[in-house]
Amino acid sequence: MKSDRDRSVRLLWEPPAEPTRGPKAALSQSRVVEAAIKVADAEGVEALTMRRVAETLGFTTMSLYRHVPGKSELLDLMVDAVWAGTEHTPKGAWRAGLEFFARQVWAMYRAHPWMLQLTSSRRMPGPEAMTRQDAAYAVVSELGLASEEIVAVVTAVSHFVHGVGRTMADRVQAERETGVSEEDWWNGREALWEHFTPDRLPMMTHIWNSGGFERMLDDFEFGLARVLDGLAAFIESEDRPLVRPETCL
Amino acid sequence: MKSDRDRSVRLLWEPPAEPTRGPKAALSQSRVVEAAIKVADAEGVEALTMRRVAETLGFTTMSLYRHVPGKSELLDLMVDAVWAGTEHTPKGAWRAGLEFFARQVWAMYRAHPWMLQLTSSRRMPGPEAMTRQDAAYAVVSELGLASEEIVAVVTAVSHFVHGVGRTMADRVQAERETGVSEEDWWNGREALWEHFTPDRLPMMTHIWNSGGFERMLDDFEFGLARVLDGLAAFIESEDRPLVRPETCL
DNA sequence: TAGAACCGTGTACAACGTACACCTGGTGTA
DNA sequence: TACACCAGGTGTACGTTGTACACGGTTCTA
Repeated sequence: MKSDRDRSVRLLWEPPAEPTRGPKAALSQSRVVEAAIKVADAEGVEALTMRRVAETLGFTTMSLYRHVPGKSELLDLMVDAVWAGTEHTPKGAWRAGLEFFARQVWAMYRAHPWMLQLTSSRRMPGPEAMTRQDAAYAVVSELGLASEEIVAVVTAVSHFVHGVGRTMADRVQAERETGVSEEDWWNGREALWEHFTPDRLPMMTHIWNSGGFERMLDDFEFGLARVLDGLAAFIESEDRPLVRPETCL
Repeated sequence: MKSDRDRSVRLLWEPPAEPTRGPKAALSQSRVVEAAIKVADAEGVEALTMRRVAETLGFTTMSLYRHVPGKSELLDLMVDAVWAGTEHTPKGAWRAGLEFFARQVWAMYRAHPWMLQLTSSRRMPGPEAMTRQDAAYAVVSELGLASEEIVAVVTAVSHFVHGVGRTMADRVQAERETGVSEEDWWNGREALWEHFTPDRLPMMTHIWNSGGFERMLDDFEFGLARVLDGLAAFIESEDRPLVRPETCL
């Protein structure tokens, strides 16, 4: 599971030419990556083993290593392949743009919840991911913000989507593993609810009794609107610290 | 690694009495949990193996299973033990209260980054975590919001802190694993930077050149202020959908 | 046509959680 | 006091993981 990260860079940013010698390859890197994505989609990242990927392709485990240096690099490639399936944020109004970006990322996480489990701060970013990131920066670049503020604004949105996404991904994973829906599972935890008494947890029992856990608002929609409102207040405020070394664009 | 969740409930909410028969136990559940937390703090959750915990305690691996049913339950106990070390949100103004809550959770995540890797939607909540959650709900309960809105407001803050936290936790983990700081590591990725050209990534190179990635704002402080601003706009708005079946308190 | 380059296979190893059988030491009951 | 029983701690063993390594077959180049 060790990984030479510069090898990942070459893998992602400088796809190698096809070899001229040797037998025709029955397998290819893209087929391996696609198969791995399918496995992760259907069975979760914890079921994503080299053996399992090879099995779905009808090859032996070790044959994968002819096309992918190791599992870590395979994960890098999967992540960038999924990013490739998202749309770039179009130029335009900052708020519409950030909302577009957030919804693209959200849709991506919903389609491939395992993406959220593959975010390490050292995972090598690929070109597809980076161009999307660049477009997101671009949409807030004409507001007279300092460049570190541009970064902070986009990052705030990302952190929020990331947070909601993880909760969603955890639920999806748990539902697949147990075969029981979130609601059914928690409803079955009578041994737990016995301890939810008004003296110990007054607010939770009150919210429960008034149905607040049944009529839940959409976490993503509610939160996104609040985050964008908060950013609007920041962007439109006049007393924003004006000590900005340079404005961007 | 399988787990009987009702057993976890009993473990967390109904700590068993000490047995009267048999030899005096040299080990205890709390010692196992404490040792496990120390291992996770120092070496990360990926180094948290039953063998490693036993080793630090000077016992054999299997001795742990006399005090803890399995690894999954040990994780449940670790999580609740860490929550026990945080302060309850005091009653008072909603904004100060939510900020207090966010900072408590943030401090907890900073001290124990592995907590963020143990959040599954089916992980059994313990009494310590739940009373903190209850106090957070309480602080927004006197604003005339519907109970599902109370949940949504607290959840929005949680998602944000969770998102920032994961990024931080990933960085801490990577720094421990590689022994190289985030900054040094990325600075060493020259093979990657070669591909960051203005034609491919115009905004990123511009932000880079104007120092926007060096003078980064504090993600937590910046984002928290925006989220609270956004929630304030929601709470104080007059045209908030008034079709609220019941208000809370 | 010889040889190099490349593809796919099979075997093997260390680390993981933990089931199971075992011995040992202490307590409650007869 | 005798003894049955129960709980604590140990040692062994199994299945699963990623992947190193050696091998044999295939196809293009010199």
